[in-house]
Amino acid sequence: MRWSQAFIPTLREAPADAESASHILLLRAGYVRQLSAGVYSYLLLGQRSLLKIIAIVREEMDRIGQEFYLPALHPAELWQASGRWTGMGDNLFRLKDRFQRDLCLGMTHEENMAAIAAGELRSYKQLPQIWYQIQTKFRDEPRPRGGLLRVRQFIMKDAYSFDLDEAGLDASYQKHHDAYCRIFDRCGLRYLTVEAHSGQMGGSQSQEFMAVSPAGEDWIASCRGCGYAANLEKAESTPPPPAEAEQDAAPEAFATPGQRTIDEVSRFTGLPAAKLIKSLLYMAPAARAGGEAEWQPRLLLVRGDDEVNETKLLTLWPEARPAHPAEIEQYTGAPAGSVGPVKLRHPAVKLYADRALIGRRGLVAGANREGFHLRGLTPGRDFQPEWVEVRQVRGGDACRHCGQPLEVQPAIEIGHIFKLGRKYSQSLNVRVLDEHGKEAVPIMGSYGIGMERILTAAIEQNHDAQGFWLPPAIAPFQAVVSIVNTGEAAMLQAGERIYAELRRLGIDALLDDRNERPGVKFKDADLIGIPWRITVGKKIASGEVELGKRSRPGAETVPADQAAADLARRLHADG
RNA sequence: CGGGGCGUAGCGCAGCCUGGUAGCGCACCUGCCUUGGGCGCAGGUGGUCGCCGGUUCAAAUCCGGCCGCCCCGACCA
Repeated sequence: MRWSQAFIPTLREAPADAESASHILLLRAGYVRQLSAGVYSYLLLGQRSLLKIIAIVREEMDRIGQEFYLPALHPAELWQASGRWTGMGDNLFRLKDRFQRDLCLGMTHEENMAAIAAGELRSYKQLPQIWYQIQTKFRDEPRPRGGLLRVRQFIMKDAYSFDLDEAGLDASYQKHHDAYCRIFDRCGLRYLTVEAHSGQMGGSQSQEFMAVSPAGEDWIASCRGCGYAANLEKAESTPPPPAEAEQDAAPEAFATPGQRTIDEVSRFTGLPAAKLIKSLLYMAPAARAGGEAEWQPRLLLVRGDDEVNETKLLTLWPEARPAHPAEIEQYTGAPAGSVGPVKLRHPAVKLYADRALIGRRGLVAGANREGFHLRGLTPGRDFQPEWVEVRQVRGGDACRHCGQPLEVQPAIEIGHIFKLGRKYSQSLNVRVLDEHGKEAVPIMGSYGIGMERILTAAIEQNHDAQGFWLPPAIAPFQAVVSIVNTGEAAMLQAGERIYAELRRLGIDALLDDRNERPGVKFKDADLIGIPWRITVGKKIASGEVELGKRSRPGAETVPADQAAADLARRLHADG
């Protein structure tokens, strides 16, 4: 394509409302324009890049499954069948048709796919099935952000597997895992596969594909020693032991007037936060014989310098909430800040403690009396908690599997694979006859990749002050041919020749034939994400041009008539 | 939804406190000039000052309401 004919609206300055590198650069490079919060138009470059990403995803998915195309517009009944019409809450875009019938825009397609399966699958002989689509998804995000990172409309590859039994599901899951690795490898991303929290989707196993980036919204813990990696929502570790040996001592109350937070008590007592116990009262629903839920007070103890991970907590105690101030007084006898595990006012309070407190001695906690704390506390001797795992893993914690220190870093979720179970096949009535002629409910898996997130992550991982460079496989053009001065016949002709040769070799090239000053062309070329550049300048007098890789400074001089073939070889060799 | 910020030309911003002529840089158009890192000179085009209402002789500016966008948090397969 000729730049003089192309619509590539580059911006010299960053738009005021863009913050992250990818957001700024997508706008500056003319890839996208924003229509409203979390809704973007993809222009020439953005669309070309996404089409290349989609092509890779399609190729790899076709190796393991079959492509469908399902509606984005769904009747409410479909979502009511699975319970997600109400369960999904405000994240689901809802609308009404002219007859006031309820509809929604699909955010995923488990129901839709299961409905097709329910209507058509009859026999175990038809299994396994892997069905996928590449479709626009809609989510009414409470806060869209970061350019294309979290949006309300985006393109997703979503796949669904149907198997007769767990072993079949394991195989389908593994196929997706392998396909995803091939996809992200081909897209040139630096990523990790991590154990993930299954969330409301339920299911037995799930993994996320995470592109490491400071712009990421998720945090992952990973171990260089053994390869263990997990989302912080699920990660486990062994915290470093306390610095000094701890002594047994008898519990003893002491006054701590006005000292409420861990920080305050730590400063007041001169003890490190690790010697304190943080005591948090939660209310959690416990099933009762009558079916009615009973709200139970539960005191959760964690190390003073630890944080509770909300996701872990809610996995342990679904629907639990922090107790209100009145409840805290009622059950413990003290306001928040003086609460502890010993001498609780109300016998109904159940005690739980994070495993990081196992084996600790001589600790300090609230005395359940306003303005007083207890020292000399030893878990297991002075109180008997049930041990749980709720603390947030921190960088430097020891790996559970090999003891090496864990690294904690932010990452962008680019893919997620799930063993779903039978929730959707059950509720949408998917039934097949097994080999014994008995009715069986197939077991499902669900697997997603966010197309825009691949582009976003690639930019976040490959940029500098001047712009960015995409891996050639997903760049809108693999190379740009910059003609320094189109007014010079020799340069113009050489540029045209190289451009034609590149096209003949099957290389997507952009010919910068604009009547602009060299500085403008170079700045633009550096900005817009094209990985290779051939510069046709004054060296053409001796039959030479320059070949430069955007990710590296500098360029080398090559014979003009070799330049295209040279580039083709390099693209083939190392991208 | 809570906290913070912003809304003035296509983009980036000043002007608002202290009411009275809407301004700067870039971009864009014309001409000349220039061609290895966003040239130079000259002349131009372009703005319902987010919207509605109020105060006032007079509102970008003061007051009230609303809308939109961004950031932090909450939320989030």
